[in-house]
Amino acid sequence: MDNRQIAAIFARMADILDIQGENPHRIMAYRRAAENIAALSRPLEEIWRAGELDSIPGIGKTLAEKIDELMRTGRLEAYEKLRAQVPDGVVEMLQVPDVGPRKAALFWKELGITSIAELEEAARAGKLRSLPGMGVRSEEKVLAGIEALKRRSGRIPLGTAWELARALLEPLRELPGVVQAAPAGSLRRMRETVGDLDLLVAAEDPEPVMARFRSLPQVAEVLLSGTTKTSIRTHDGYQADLRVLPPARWGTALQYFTGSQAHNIRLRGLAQDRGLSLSEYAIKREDGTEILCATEEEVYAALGLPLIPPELREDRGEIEAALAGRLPDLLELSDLQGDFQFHTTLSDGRASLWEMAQAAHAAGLKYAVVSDHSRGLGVAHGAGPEELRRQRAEVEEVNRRMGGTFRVLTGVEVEVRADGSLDLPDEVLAELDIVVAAVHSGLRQPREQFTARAIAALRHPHVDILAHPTGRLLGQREGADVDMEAVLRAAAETGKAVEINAHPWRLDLNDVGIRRAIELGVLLAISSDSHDPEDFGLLHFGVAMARRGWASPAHILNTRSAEEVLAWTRRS
DNA sequence: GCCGTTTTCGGCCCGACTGTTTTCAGTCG
Repeated sequence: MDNRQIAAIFARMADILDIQGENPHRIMAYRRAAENIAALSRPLEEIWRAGELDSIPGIGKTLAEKIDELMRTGRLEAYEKLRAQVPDGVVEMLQVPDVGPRKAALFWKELGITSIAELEEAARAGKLRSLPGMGVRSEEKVLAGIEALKRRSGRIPLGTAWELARALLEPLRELPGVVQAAPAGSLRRMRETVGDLDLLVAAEDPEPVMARFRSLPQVAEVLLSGTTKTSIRTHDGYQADLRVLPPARWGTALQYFTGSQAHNIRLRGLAQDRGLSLSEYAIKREDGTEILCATEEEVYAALGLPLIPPELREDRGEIEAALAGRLPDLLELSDLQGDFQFHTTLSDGRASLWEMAQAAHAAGLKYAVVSDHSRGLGVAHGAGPEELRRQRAEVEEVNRRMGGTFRVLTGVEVEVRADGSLDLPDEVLAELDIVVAAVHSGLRQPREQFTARAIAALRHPHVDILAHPTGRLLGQREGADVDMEAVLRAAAETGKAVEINAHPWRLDLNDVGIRRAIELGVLLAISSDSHDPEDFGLLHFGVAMARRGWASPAHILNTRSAEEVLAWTRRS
């Protein structure tokens, strides 16, 4: 049983208990446990074997016993009992927007509805409106929610959300009276996917801002609109929430709406300990007087904390670290001196080596590794030994023309075959500065086989970096089923680096993997994987993932100079 | 169900918006 499965069981138990109207704090305890387990960087099974379950926040005696039962037997009696009491379809109704535990229970108990399909049928037949607390409007909202659920393609990949937020905020920023405008929520925390957009504007008069927001061309539907909050759905089916607050309250507002919810709950607890109450509007003293915070620094300072960077705000130990004065010295984009992957027209890139080198230099880098695909990746017109030799000559020429201001390092993104071997001869690989090994095919191989392939690549003497270790494409393709713990241990043992692919469709290794890699002493290499001169601008997404994984400059290969990197490749 | 030098019991974050209500429950974040 892996962490995700066990987290899913506890989350499901919370949903069932919620529908049953259980004690909300007991429900919260299950939810919190599920979230903390999902966020663990170590396998839960390892923690269980070591008898250290009580070290996980939110896991007490009872839940530890339940984990023990799951690990030993693969089953959980309490879970099976709960599932027998509430049909799965009733729990699934919670996915419908505006249907919560109370209404799901109402529909089930009063009308015997046990699936979303039955719910839709009942709503169309006008059977919901006569239920207590319901009406025609509520019935319409249920139908609209079901429609939205059908359209919903899941969470928004970070890169898409980033661009959409920029497009929605730009026109608001230009309005008179708007002092600040910024994304908040999981987008500001740079989670790999974003549920919906949280946008924040500081202005004394909210109404003109709300009006402009409602009239933006991207808006398909206004879901709700009040004096402080407006929610819309875009034509692409994404939801965006805009909040407008006075500039003097910007700090509390930005802090609050950045979240995460778990982080904020902890912060409110700290406020209570100090006799304070924290909300998006202000910090309130017990006598009712307000402390206004125009910056987030002031909010954290009032609670006796240094500013915690948004990427860390997940209640994954950052509050304890902040209290102890041990927040990590997080990596910054400006720490990067180089990039470990870009492509040219030799394979599937869209620009020449010269154009790419200039773009990388313009992006502030001092060096970059040209890493065209090897021949094995047919779709990308991969390069063979002869093409790579010719490219080496071209690299020398480009480096000469750059006049010492920038250096291209020779390299390749060599294909790892299904059996774990590489599709270029050793003598070709030996001539290159950097060898990046990548798996692009056979992602559906069984876990053991895929893991063995990745480890074989890491053990190859000429390989320096393992690229995008799961091969996932966010929102399009699941990554391979891989024993990441084993792969990271192999990287640690061989002294090889693992890639953080910065492309917003990949973000692979992800934040949890990065944090574990750092714990195991694995070096990480951030790659833009640029196929176009503009793509070097994507590196900040990779930096964001590294920050979410608590990375400092020392953990990241890119912070070293080209000479230091070359010295590292000559490691024994 | 978790958690704790102010507690091993009694707390557990806070507010907006909507719809069905006449003072509030439900949902969401």
